[in-house]
Amino acid sequence: MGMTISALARTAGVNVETVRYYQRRGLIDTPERGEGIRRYEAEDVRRLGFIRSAQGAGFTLEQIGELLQLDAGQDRARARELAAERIAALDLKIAELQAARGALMRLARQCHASEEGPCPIIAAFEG
Amino acid sequence: MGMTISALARTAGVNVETVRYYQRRGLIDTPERGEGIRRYEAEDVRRLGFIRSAQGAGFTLEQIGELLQLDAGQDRARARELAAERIAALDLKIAELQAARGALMRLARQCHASEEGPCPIIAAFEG
DNA sequence: ATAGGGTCCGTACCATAGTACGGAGTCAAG
DNA sequence: CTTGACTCCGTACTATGGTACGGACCCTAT
Repeated sequence: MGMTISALARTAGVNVETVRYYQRRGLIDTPERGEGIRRYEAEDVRRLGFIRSAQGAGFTLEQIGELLQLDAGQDRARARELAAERIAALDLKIAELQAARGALMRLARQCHASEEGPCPIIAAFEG
Repeated sequence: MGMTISALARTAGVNVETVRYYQRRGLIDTPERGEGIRRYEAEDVRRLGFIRSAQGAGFTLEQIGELLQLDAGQDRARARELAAERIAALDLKIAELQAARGALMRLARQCHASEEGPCPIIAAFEG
């Protein structure tokens, strides 16, 4: 007869409050009460898993909501569009982080090399 | 006799309110009023530039505040420590984003390949 | 039948990084 | 000497993604 909300949360690895929050945001639905209490199925665990994975790919909850709509509507063109947008954004972000990483590495090396004068890590950002 | 706050903001490319916010957070100081109004120097522009750059490297404003303290205190060991931490965090994040990117690319290709059945982009996350 | 634990739900609160607002003061030009 | 633009400052609000709280209800075991 399905899981309680806390079993669902435990299984999916999220907080009970997070489940409720997603319900409020319309990302997962709120089943009818069966004998006083709402019961959840494996499908709900999958949904929570989907949300986690999509978040990992950098989608916001709002975009995830859209993806879930598309799932129902079978709008594959739009799904591809969202994926392409996300890939472009990821490319930008990755390049940015790699640049930052390179800069920090260089600076840390310089900082190690000489123990006097202004710290190059700090000085470097003052441009 | 120095810039007004709006000249400072314009020069540094931030919002006036952001300058005030940084003052409240103690990241930049609040000069005494000279004839009624506070005036800012090139040094303040550099500081704002520092904050922007450090944010670009993923430091939070709190960490940036610490870096600015270190700047005064010349604590290079701690600066290196912060840099090392940040590099490790960047590595994690970069790997994560690259994984997400790879996954999305594969899925978009699959989604293009067949126009029927469930959209693989959405199906894929349901694991 | 009553104690405990879990559920339900609304509302409030958290962090982060700002942005906006409103009233009072100030400054420079006309 | 007034108008208009800008400054100062405190406070409130925004977005994002949750987390926490408190009272009412419900379920199960003793």
